[in-house]
Amino acid sequence: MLWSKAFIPTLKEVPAEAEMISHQLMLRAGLVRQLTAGVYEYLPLGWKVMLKVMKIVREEMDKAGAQEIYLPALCPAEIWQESGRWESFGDEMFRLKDRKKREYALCPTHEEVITDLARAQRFSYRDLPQNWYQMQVKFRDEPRPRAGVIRVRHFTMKDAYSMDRDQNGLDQSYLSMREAYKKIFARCGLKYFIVGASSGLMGGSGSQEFMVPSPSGEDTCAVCEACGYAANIQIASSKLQAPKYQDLPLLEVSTPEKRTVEEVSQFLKVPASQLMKSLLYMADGQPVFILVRGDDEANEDKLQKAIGNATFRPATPEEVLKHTGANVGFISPVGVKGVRIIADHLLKDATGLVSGACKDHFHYQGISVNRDLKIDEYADIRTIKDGEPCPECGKPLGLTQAIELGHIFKLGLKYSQALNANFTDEDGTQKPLVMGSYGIGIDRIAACVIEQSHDKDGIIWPAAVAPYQVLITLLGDPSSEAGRLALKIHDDLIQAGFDVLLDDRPERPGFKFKDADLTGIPVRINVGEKGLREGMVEIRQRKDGQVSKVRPEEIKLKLQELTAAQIWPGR
RNA sequence: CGGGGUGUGGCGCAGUUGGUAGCGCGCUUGCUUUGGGAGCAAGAAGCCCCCAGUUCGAGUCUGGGCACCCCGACCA
Repeated sequence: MLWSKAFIPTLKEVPAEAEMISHQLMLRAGLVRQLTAGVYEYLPLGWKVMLKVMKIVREEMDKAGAQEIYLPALCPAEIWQESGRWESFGDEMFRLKDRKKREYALCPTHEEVITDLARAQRFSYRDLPQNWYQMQVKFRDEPRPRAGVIRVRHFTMKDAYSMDRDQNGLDQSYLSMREAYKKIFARCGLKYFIVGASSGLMGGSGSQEFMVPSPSGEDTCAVCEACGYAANIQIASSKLQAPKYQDLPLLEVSTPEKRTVEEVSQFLKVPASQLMKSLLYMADGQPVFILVRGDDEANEDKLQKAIGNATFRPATPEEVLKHTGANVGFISPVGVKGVRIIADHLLKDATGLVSGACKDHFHYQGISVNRDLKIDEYADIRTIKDGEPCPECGKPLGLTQAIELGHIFKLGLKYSQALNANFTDEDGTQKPLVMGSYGIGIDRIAACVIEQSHDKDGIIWPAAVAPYQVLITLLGDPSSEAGRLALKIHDDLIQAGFDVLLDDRPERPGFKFKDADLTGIPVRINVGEKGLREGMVEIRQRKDGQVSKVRPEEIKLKLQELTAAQIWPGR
């Protein structure tokens, strides 16, 4: 490819809207352009990177025995209604009507479509397992797109779905996907880690996420350096012990205008951990008290699990008043009848606590959980904090921000039961397929590679996902001796199977060098009069600036030498 | 959805007490230059986000909308 003919709109200045480095560099290097909030156009260089990533994903998925398919993005509402996600996906899902007023979704994921496809097939156990994948656009109406290509409303995902005969089969399918994912991320040159995760809207029995550490990551993960425990904060637990307080008789005290934990603990001169935070939630229309220690935060992902399948939300101030007789800031389950109570494990057997008196401007002191309350169940519903003891080994946990690149789920029977996707087992009975679902954000891989591999001058592509492997920078006129040589090298290298870009633009050397560094192509060959006087060209590596001078006929050899040290796209 | 910010040539920005728009980069042409974003000269390019209002006159003031960005809420 000749740069003079290419559409690579590099930018000298940083566009105002870009905050994250990967976002800035993707714009400046001419990889992408934004069309509207959360919707990006991939320009030639950016799309080449996407194709490289997809090639790696495809190779590893195929090696793992998965089969590539291609499903529609447009999908009738009915199958989403069957699974129940027409409701539960909520505003996150783009919806539209056709001319006959029939309802459709633009798919945010494809479990329903896959399950529908699988049920029509009426599999025998002999056909299982199956694993189908696709790389395709997904739509999500994100409330707030951000961070360039990281959180968007229109993105490319690799999603795979396994169908097995039983749990054991699912475990194996899941493991093989996990291994494939490790290879994919390693080949992309990414440093990543795996955490236990919440299944959220997807449902199912277990899931893990592939994470890339980044200060701008949207997920928080707890990681134990000592034993390797790693979990998304959504599910992370710890061995933290609650402090004990003296058991005292129940006492109502006046706490005028003291509503928050901070206000009450200061006013009564007790530590926040001695308070009991009483939160009222509504689960399927019924009130539920959620109790955690005053210095803890309730964790909604854990709450969802504790509450069960119900849809739940914090109660409104009006509902709080209705069910407790007091306003927010002065409530607790003490003395309230007929409301389900879920308490955090750390409150078990606790005594001497402070919480609301269900009377405005009053709190109780000396609450004893066993004496004054009837707790319906104890569960882990608190969010852990940095430095708490690891649940496995007791060493301190560290919290890290991270970007989610991949998520693998054991779905189990959720979709096959809902949509009646059965197979005939050996004994002739109909059984639901045991399913798994496995996603990778392709756009995010590209962004995360840049996030992890750049310097002040621009991107430093790992060879495996670089848009071009070699950039020839011509210093001089195309009609000069150097120009003819540069073109010959370009043609020869393409012949030899390299992906080559020749910068033949009539620009000054400095200008071209800056663009070369910005776009981050791993190897640059400088061809100019200066070198040619000694009969040499320069080969320079983007990652460390290392330069070697070689004769033109030695270029291929030198590139192969560099090749051996890196992973080049296979051919 | 709450809070904050910004909308002015392709990009980054300035625009005073209201008087009809400017700078840098980029782009075009010419000359000179040519190993880390060159110099000079001449050009082209703007419904000043939209709609109403105030005013003799609005990029600027008032009201209402919209878009985009950031923080939070939310989020396979």
